[in-house]
Amino acid sequence: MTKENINLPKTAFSMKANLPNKEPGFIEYWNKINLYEKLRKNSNGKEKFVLHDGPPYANGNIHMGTALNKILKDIIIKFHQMSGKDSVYVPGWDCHGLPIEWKIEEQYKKNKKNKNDVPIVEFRKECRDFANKWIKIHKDQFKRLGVIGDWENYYSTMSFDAEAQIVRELGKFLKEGSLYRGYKPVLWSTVEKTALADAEVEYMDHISDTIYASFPVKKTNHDHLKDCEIIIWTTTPWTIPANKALAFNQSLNYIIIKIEDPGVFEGRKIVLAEDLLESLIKDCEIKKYKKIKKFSGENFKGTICSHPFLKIGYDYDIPMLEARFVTIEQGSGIVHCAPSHGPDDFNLCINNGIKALETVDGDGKYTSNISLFEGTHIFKANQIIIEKLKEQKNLLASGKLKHSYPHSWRSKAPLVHRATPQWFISMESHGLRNKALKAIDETSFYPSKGKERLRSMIETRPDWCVSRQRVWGVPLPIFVSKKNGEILIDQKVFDNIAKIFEKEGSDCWFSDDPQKFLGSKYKSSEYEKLSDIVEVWFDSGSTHSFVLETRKDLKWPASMYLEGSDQHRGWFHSSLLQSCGTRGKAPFESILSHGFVVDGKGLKMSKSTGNVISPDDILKKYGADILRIWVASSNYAEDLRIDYTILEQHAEAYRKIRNTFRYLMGNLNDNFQEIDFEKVDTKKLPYLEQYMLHKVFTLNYNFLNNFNSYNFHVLYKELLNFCTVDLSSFYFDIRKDTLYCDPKESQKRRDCILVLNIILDCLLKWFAPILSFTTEEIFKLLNKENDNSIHLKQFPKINENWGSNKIQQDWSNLIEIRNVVNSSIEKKREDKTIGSSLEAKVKIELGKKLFDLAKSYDFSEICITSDADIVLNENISDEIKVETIKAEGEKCPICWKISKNKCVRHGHIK
RNA sequence: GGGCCGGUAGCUCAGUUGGUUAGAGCACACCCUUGAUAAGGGUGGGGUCGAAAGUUCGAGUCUUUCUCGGCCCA
Repeated sequence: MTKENINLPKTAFSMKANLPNKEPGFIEYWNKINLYEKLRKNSNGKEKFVLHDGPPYANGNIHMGTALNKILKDIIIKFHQMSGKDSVYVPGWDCHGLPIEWKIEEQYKKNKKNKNDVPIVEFRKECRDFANKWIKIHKDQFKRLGVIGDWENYYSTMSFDAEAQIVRELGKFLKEGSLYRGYKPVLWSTVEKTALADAEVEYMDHISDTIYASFPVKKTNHDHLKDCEIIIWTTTPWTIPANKALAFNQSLNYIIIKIEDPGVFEGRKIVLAEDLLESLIKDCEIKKYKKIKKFSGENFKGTICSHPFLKIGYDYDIPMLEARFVTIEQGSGIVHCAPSHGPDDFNLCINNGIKALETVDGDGKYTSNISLFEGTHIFKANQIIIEKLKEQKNLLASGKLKHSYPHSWRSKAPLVHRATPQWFISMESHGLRNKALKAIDETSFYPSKGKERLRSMIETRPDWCVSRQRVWGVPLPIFVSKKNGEILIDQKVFDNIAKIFEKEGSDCWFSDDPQKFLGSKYKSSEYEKLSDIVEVWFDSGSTHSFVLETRKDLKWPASMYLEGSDQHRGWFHSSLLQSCGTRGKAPFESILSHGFVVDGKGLKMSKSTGNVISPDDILKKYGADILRIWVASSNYAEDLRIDYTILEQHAEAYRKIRNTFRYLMGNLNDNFQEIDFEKVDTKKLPYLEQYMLHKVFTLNYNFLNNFNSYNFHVLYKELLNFCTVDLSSFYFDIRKDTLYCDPKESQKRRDCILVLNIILDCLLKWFAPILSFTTEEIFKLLNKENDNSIHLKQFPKINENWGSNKIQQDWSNLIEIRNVVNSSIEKKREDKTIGSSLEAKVKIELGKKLFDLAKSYDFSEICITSDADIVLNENISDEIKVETIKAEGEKCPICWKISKNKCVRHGHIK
């Protein structure tokens, strides 16, 4: 008889999610209803929130880091949208640069094609096609994650308008005078024949030749140094011919020793740092020696040495210079300086009036500035130099050293420092560093530690080298006068170049007559056109100018830039400098940075370790909503761990959330009614319902706080706990009786239904930014109208008067009593006296205070027992005493409550 | 090698300015339920707070060293 007489939950919302199969259908739906356009139309005129997309490089499938980044962006965008803003998202791609060039070159190698035979324009076209191909792939991969954005009108750094604007931006630096030609050692790859960006350098172990060489003292103010030889140690013997100076540290102590071992150094006096004596005599196998004199480094001042190759033409003075970078970590405490081959060396020399020369060409061969060795490749020079030093009797020792050394990320070839003409943006000439530091102060950082990280980088960074000797990029729009070497600075020329690029792209720079760019005012025969391109960080650092400033749907500065923490040195950094240089302000109001995705043990993912999980794996096995839960529940301020046990846990939590929705929908029989929160008279509701609305109130309060501080993992946890603790095991469990067994039209049941409607409404909206697919599935089940979406809704506005300290305090006490009752019931269950809690009758003894509170509530309802007596016990205070006995009588076939008399509600039913 | 950040139950995370036996959810174990049922409920076990030393009446919280991991730099 029974089941027809009770109101059991019924819903079309399936328990099984089947996300991998269902989710693509919602993407189609969003596409069909033009969700993005609708969002824009609906929020027209509202305050804008612009999260400016940091462009991923258009190359290769997305990985977990990219997925994390895009999902986090999407979550934040949806939060702002639902909190009443016009939250705009325009995705973009970074397209120029070496990695794509390399891909094309690799293809050439495969097809036995020679890059030099291919016209630059054709090569660049292949690069462009390659980037376009990956943009398409990325776009689908990002959409699959549930990311809503203006996918049709994305931006790219290789679009004609972008290339044109990048030229205009460079023109601003040129005109200001902060973009200058310098001559500095840069990390150079002799294989790729180019300078490398910091990001293109990999440090790997490398075995270097080491030498201890001697530089005879030629002139000195310190008598003891006469007839001595200064010992230097280096891991790059090939730089010896480029030596111009020696560096010492005046705060170190040095020592002169006389070697007494037989051999070429017998009887010679050498100078080294005292602290390095032991390691040096060991390295150089010096067995017998005599200490002659100790002295402070200051005594080196004014000392001039000769080159070890003095007798074979290297007849010039080598001054000893004071430098703090000299340490006693390794070597001899005196450093050999080749200004063309090291930044420290370069700076020290330039400050002492010693210029760097071009000593090595782009291929890695000595130039004519290096006598004896011209044409020799530096990587083959070490042995030759060592032999020559031996010949000249100035080699004290040689050996090998394994150490961390810079390599090209592409060719894996070791790099060298090489002085070349490069183009720089000065950090100081026009106050760029200070402008940037000020802009950092005016920016909000999430987490806050990002501020210091960016600041310390800006404080110490050298001038920005923006030139690259490559072809796939925006040309540096520079003409240099053949007559006097001056840079042509004319706004009209910059405008003209930009105009041409805007119309036909920048390829023509490499193919067309230079006169086209110069216009009629200048003669192309009198100017040299630069063939360098701009480094890609300048491209992406300029996105704010050709995206934020030019698009009407966006705003400048952006509300937020959001990227991985590595971008403190990347995009955050270059965007800040670019914008401060051209506009004096940061292009962002806030920066959110997230950690890196690591495996379950906290180790970085790598192919060789075999711990890589791809977003695609997760999408196939679990679906995007599980991945989105992983993002929302992780603390992005640190590194984010992921493996299958972690995902399994989140999938489990998802099921809990899904079932919470299912229970709500089932009891509403899918007839969701939108409640006007303003009109709810909470005072007329049962105290339990008042408590639940109070819970909704506090949850909403915390929700907004956590959202405003972008604390999603705390926010998500509170939502999940609400589902499990407050709803499933408490409110739902208690109200099952009312929902199932009370008449449909009874006031109590209707009050409960009202609250279920409110909770469903709130939960759906709160979860929408995270569970974008599942909430849409539910929304569509509940709202039959076409073309609508949960993502078009706003967060609920909760009445202030739903919150109450008294309700909180009362229920905290009532629940405490409930917990003690549960423990008591459990004991009887263990000894098999009872099974279900409805088989129990409880007697609750309370002190005066708790008794006064509890006496007016039906504890058989709160504790889901058949009977409950509340008894006053004057002898106890806060203690709660509970006795459980087996309930006696008949079990009502409707509500299953046991009583000796007829069931008070269903007594008439037999 | 240097700088910065981090290490709290199996997992994801809380732990205010140092102050009682360090918390939550999930997972796990056992039990109940079979009217949310490839669901639901109850109870319970589990942490020398990365390690060591120090400051303090008192340290997960402060200091130092070490260790492991991550990012950046060289």
